[in-house]
Amino acid sequence: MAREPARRPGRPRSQHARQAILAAAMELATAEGPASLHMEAIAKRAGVSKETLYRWWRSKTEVILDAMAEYGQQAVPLPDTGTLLGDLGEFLHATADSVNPPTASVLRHLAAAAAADEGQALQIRDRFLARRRAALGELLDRAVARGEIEAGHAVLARDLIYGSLWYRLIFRTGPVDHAWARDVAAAIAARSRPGA
Amino acid sequence: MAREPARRPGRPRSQHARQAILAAAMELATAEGPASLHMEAIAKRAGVSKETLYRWWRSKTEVILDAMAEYGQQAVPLPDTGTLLGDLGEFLHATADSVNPPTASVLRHLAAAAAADEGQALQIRDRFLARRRAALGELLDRAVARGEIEAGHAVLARDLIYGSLWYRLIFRTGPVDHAWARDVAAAIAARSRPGA
Amino acid sequence: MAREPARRPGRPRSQHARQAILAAAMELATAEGPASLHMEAIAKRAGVSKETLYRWWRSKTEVILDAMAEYGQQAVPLPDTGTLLGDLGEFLHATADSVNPPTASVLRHLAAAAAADEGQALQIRDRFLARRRAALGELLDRAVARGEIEAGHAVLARDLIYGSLWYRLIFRTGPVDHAWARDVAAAIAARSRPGA
Amino acid sequence: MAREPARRPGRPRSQHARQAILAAAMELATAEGPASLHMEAIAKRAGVSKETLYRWWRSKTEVILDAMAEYGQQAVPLPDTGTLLGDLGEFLHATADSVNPPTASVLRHLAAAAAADEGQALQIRDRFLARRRAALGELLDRAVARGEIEAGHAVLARDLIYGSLWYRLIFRTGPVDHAWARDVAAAIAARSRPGA
DNA sequence: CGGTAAGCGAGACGGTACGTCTTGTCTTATT
DNA sequence: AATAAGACAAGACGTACCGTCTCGCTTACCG
Repeated sequence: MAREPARRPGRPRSQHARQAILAAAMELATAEGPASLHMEAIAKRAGVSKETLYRWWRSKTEVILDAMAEYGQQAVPLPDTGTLLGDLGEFLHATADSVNPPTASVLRHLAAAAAADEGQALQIRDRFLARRRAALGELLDRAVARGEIEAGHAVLARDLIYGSLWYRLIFRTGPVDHAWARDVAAAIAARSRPGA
Repeated sequence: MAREPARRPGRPRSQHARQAILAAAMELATAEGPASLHMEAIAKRAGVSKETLYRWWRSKTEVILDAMAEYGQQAVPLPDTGTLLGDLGEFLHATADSVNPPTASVLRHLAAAAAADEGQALQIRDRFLARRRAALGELLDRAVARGEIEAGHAVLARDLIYGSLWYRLIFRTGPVDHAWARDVAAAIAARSRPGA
Repeated sequence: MAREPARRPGRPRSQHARQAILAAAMELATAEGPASLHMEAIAKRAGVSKETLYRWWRSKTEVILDAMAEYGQQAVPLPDTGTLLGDLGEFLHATADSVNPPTASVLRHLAAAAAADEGQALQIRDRFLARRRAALGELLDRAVARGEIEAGHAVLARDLIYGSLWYRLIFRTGPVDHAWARDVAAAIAARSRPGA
Repeated sequence: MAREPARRPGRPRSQHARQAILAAAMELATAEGPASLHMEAIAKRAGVSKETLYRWWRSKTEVILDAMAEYGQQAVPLPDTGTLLGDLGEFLHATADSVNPPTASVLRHLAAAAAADEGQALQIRDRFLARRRAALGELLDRAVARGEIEAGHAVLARDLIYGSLWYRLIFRTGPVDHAWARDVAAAIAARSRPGA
């Protein structure tokens, strides 16, 4: 028996406005200066009133998070090659691919918001990072199950891997490319006991 | 014959103002909200005019960098235990100690600035991160020299180690404490060939 | 032959909503700040949707005018003492009584609306002021008929009398009380030729 | 010994900005709709930041009052014809002349502000009306001194005279023209005892 | 007694002014 | 020349009210 969504009274929320806002946010986040991403600019570009914007999102971080959930759906696939090195290699390869310049721009916005405000940090951690950490966790858990690495190492590995990614993104200490993916995979998987 | 530094004409720069500004910046960076750190607030708390502030520093990031150079001189010592695991363990132990709450607050300011603006990212990387990366590099180079790890791994290790530190700081995915220091040291040194 | 009002199809207008709106408008007009009287506030207090409000009244001035017609029916009686001084004295005495603080608040709302917008000024003049001007005109016309004053003076007298009332109301140059009523009556009637 | 105005430290207030603001306010008050006179519009037209506007004036009423003090200096002269009728006639004649359409527009702004807010009413009364009331009071006092009218009547007369002016302005019950001036002068002076 | 049509509540929407805030520059007199 | 004091232009902030709109529900009548 289908449970209809219990239509609330009043004018329904405009999906058109919602889409326009998320699209505008992505465009602005991607665009030139990071200072060009204001609530006011989002509203203007989306052809929407500030009232509507603030009604549904309290901060630009929330808008970006929703926009990433909507548009950044480049689901990194979960490889299953049978070895941690193989799995990690493929996973990070795809991850590096997904960090193209526009996306990198958006990610830096998120990092800036997280660094500046604990509340937003938690939002970003739980609504954005969590999914990716979970995917990576899956690979590592399999390796643990196979006896390739220890459980404790698996937990830390996520911070090491994603940490190096964000570190390079934020401080420009190096590119997040295929070389990065290969080397990180090797470094993490090196602990494995191939013969075990 | 000593050549005095060619005393420039006019009123000399006030060292008192400089000190007051750096101190005010540290206090504000440490204090409550991250929003309380403005150029205006720094000037007010230092009892200095904004003019003076802008004359010598172009952004609050520069002020913070100078302030860290002045006050954050808790030089992490370079241990020499003979093994990478030992060296890393001590080094990261001391590093974790230096990331106390007030310092963490300042570091997050820097991360926010770096994420928001490429120019400031480069400044921070070259004026602040570089020194710490160099210290860590020293340890790793010694390990390379001893044949404990390969040179390529040593380069990446810095991003893995500091990446995990900043990642936890920014996104609050976990504490930067002694457990972190021990685990990271173990993870990085694990690749070493003890018997080699 | 009574012509019934040709009952229109559809749901008839809610008299309950109408009453609630007018009552809410009076309460708000009377209440604390003059800024508390918005269409939105009226709708909220009346438990009515803005749609309903705007369907029947185009502006808050129209609402107030209707509310005054409904509630402000403290009809100032038309005295007939035989002399202009006597008539005016009684009339203005009653008028002053009717200008109690809550009413004064409503009147100031009307004045503000009239001053700010010509269209509303005309509405207020024709729907609100006209009745009172007519009542006063009646007294004066009688005096003209008795030869106490000239016709030209009678016309101007209405502006002088009501002008002084509104002037005091708006600019707080003095109270609208019994002393005002007595003095104005005396000043206007002074021109009369008692013996004529 | 001249006491110099004790130059305050810091950048002196920009007289250019002040003039531009007052001029912009007059132009906007005069212009089309009364809704076009906002703080934001004044700032924009004056080429001034809102900050500057709010630094020196808390409300648009204060701006208008200053603008009228600056530009509306059409000093109505104090005639001295020897009789109240003569004096009043000339004074009100000049007064009616000064109430040209642009000025009328500004006056209605003041009336709307006064009616809507007691604080502003008092400001307007004391900073704007007072001067004109004083001028009129002078004429009437002379008439009292000559025995033409009684002192009590003189006080009320100001409310009657200016009241009828504002009443006509606000509610559009009639023009403020030479006929008005003549009739009001006659009505007020009629009480006088010419032979006394 | 079921269809038709307007009224109504709820509340989202685009628009726009509000008054505040921070930025980075400037203009003074003083040191 | 550097300073303090502080005014200035610029423009984003988040809030509030405006008047309009789009729903689903209600309340009458009329056939």
